[in-house]
Amino acid sequence: MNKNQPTRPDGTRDFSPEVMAKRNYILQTIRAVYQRYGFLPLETPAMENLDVLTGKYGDEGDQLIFKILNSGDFLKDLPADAVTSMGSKKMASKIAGKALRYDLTVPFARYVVMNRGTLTFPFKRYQIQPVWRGDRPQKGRYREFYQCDADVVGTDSLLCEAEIILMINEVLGKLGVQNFQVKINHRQILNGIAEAIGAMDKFSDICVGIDKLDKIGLDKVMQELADRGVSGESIAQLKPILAFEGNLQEKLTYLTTLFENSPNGQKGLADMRAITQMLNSFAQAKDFPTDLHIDFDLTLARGLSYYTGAIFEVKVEGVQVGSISGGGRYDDLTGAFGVPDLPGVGFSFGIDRLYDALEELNLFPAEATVATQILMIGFDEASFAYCLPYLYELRQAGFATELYPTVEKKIKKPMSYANNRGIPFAVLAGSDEMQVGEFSVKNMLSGEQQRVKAGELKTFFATK
RNA sequence: GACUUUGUAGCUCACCUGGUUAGAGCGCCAGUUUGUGGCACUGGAGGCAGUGGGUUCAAGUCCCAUCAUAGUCCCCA
Repeated sequence: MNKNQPTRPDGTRDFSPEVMAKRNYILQTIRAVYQRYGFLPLETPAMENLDVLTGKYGDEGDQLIFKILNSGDFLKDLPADAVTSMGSKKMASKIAGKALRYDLTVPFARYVVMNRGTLTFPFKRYQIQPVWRGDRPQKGRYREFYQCDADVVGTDSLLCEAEIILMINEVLGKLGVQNFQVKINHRQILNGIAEAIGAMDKFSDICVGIDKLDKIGLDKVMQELADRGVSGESIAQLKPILAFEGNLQEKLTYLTTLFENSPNGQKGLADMRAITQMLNSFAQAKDFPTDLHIDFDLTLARGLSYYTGAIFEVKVEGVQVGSISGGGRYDDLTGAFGVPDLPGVGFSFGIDRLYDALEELNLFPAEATVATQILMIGFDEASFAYCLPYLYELRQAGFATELYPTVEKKIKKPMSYANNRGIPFAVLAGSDEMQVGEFSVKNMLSGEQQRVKAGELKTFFATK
């Protein structure tokens, strides 16, 4: 093995042309839907000032932020004994003033705060960019990965929630995904449950616990909750709630009685009803899908984080990948930057997982991968030059066309090139063709070859 | 932060309990075909076995360290 073989950092990937074609297909689909719902594109820099990011993701999150060493002599303002006197955390802030973004939400919040004077609210933006996290890579988890966020800030209208459900359906519909579930729940319903079982003080523990339900099973969740100090009585009451089966209506009815004394829970139920009512009105439209794949899931919790209202997660059935999309409503996007009371709601597609799901379901269309359509080949210097004007014209006519860039003694070389690249047509020119102003056009798939007048190349390919 | 897996040709991998010049398939190059790819056949190039130590008469094979790798836990997308 070559001792100097270069490598990539752990947890990063190269995207080959074949993979990029498929990724772009996904991205274009998502982008088109976002835009049709009135979301505007936004990009923010890969790096942010470190203090913008720290403290927003908890202690664990802070450790996973990639910090960028100051340029120049980054040690010059540090005391000689800095390593022992300051500790790594304080020292990091002295020698690294910038860091790679950890998600798209915090940079977005920063952007909103900086531009709050000029933005028109409600502000709807989408943002598709990579983010970086310094944790151990695992299956489907990378240190550099893309997020595709769409958020609305500056309104608490539940229309946003309803539209998110529609957007998810449209994206997956266009991508050809048939079997999926848009799981939806509400933080205040979870709140109400905690209240109803008399464990309000353990609310966040309960959320973290039941979030793992589908992963580790009911018994282990119960065990974990006990370990986290939830009383046995509360756990006993929680069990039938999590196990409750029924459709959306039945669940709402069940919870209504459960939440008799829980204002939080009642607010959550009211939101859920409003969202479903709006979707029912949408359904009056012609050609509206008969099924929005909604699954009101009381066990959906989405970890801790900043969600305060409705929460979403999307699962594709029949594939190994976890959830491919998630999101929710938050009361206060920008509070950490000194601008309180700016509510919003957003969601995000995990395109790496979406990619895996489409691959597994074999849903990528063949067109997503084609590249060059025509390869021109000149046998000698004169015919090479003879090709050039037609190369230009074929491209102008919209055909992805290349001329093999060198004159080869053996024609085998450019022919293999066409073959390996999967280029369907070879256009050959030598002295014979030049003399009569023609080209030999070879169909690389069938092997057929025919003469075509030079001036008729464009129309010839237009029918192919 | 903890643990585990793997590291041999450009790629995917063999080499059984340590024993001569480390193999295969694919790919690459050349030829059979001096203006025609795929298919077939023939030939060829390409390796100090991740790196550094140790044990041994002898190490790709055993031991230690180190680096890389991808997976599990935590957490998250």
